[in-house]
Amino acid sequence: MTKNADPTHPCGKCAFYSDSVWQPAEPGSVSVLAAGFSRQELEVGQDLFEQDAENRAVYCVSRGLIGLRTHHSNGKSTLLRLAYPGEIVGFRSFLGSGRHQTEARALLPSRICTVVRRDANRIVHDNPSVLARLMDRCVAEIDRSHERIIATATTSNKQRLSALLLRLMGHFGEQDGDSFEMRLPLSRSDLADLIGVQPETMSRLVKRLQNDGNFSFSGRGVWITPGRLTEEILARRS
Amino acid sequence: MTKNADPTHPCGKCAFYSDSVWQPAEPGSVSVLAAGFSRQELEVGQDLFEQDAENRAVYCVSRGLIGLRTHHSNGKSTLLRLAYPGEIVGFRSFLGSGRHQTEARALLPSRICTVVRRDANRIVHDNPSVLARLMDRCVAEIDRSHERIIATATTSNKQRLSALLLRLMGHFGEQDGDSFEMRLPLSRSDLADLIGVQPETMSRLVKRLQNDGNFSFSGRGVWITPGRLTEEILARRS
DNA sequence: GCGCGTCATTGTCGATCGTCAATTTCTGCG
DNA sequence: CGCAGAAATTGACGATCGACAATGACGCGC
Repeated sequence: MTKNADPTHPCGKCAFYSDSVWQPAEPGSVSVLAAGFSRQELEVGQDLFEQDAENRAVYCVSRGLIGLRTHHSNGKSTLLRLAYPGEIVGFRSFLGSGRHQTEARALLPSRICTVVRRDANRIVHDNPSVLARLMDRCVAEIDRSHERIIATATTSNKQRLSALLLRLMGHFGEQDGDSFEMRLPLSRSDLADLIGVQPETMSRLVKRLQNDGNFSFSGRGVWITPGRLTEEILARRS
Repeated sequence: MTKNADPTHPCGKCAFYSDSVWQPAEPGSVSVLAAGFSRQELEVGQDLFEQDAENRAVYCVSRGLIGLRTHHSNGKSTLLRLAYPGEIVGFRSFLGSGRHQTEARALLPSRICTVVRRDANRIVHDNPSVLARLMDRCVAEIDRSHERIIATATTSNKQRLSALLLRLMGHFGEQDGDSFEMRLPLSRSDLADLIGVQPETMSRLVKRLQNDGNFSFSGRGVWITPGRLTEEILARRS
């Protein structure tokens, strides 16, 4: 086991985790946590996999934040999804036969629990419950996309940005007395992608949100909230 | 076998179909097409299942058009997805454990191939390839949602409406000399839902599209295209 | 410390959208 | 045939957005 690792759990919150799958490896083994599981640490900006690459494994975000981005043929790109701790990445191309349709890159220092494709196939074969969990995740992704489609059509950009910031704050914000603060791991363009607007519009949205008084942004990437929305954030902490 | 049914195929284009699954039933049996398969016909407006109902089966659209609609708590509703012939409906709540999150209603007279839940479980258990196909479908739904999210953010409403109409025309349009025509099975509100705008905006979009000369709408629900986009439509015919 | 490139902001403009409301058209039914 | 209700259209308005361009701030390497 790796030093300081939780002996009862290979990679923190992990949708792949199953009692029947995971047994503690013998002491001394470092990267292989259990049969089929390995762990890796990613620096900010490091790729987990590239777009169009063949699927080699299924990944679970143990710590940090992974951004899924698709590059279009015209040279532009869109940040499609954020994978928070506990979420699975790469299941789309694992379940469907194929290549990654997105690039996965660490937006924060991240710990990833990896199950290479062959092991994943074996695990899934031996443990139907793991497959069920994978499919649940797949279904959840559909639900999430549908919610996003509905939200795009029915709520204002300001509301959607507000919701996104609160979600991020729930995961990565640090409480400081009555308020929260965090380093925003996303550029303005990234934020713009996630709610479906142009970067310039995002700048203006940020300003308007700040004028409303619920958020305050200082410099690039760093921002603070006065206590108004504290309860909202705490409610998002699980 | 049912009279006039294609003996080589239980329900026309059907993603559930598999050589190893389907054997012709004995002559005389009407609704049961093969082990686990049955068929039903839906009139326009008839429900395949209701929102919040428990999943009882997986369905495949053999003919016609099914609309998936979610009702929100505020009394409004949104048409989320159109299921064209060959597509599977109900897989979300079948794979995930749960209830339907949408209502499924026939928008055209439709033929549905039904596999009740227990049979579907057995079929999936005996035929991993069928499960694989189901998961493929699930993954495809994710892809489609992602495309829609990207399209909403990057293309104009006019473009998206145009694309939607061409898709419908490819499925249901009837060629008339150099042009196509069809009875539009969707109300203006439905169209508005599908591209994420308000009904009033849809009215204006329709008018603008008509002024551009590629489409012409007559009365409610009926519309015709002059030959300009004929090739586009033919390309969509598979 | 300087320069360069990227990112962010700001300004301006026209186009489009959402909303409210009024009007017209359509459809089903008696 | 006429009526009533729903759907569709149209008008008007303010708010917002996307596009383009210019400016400003920041980070990074030399």
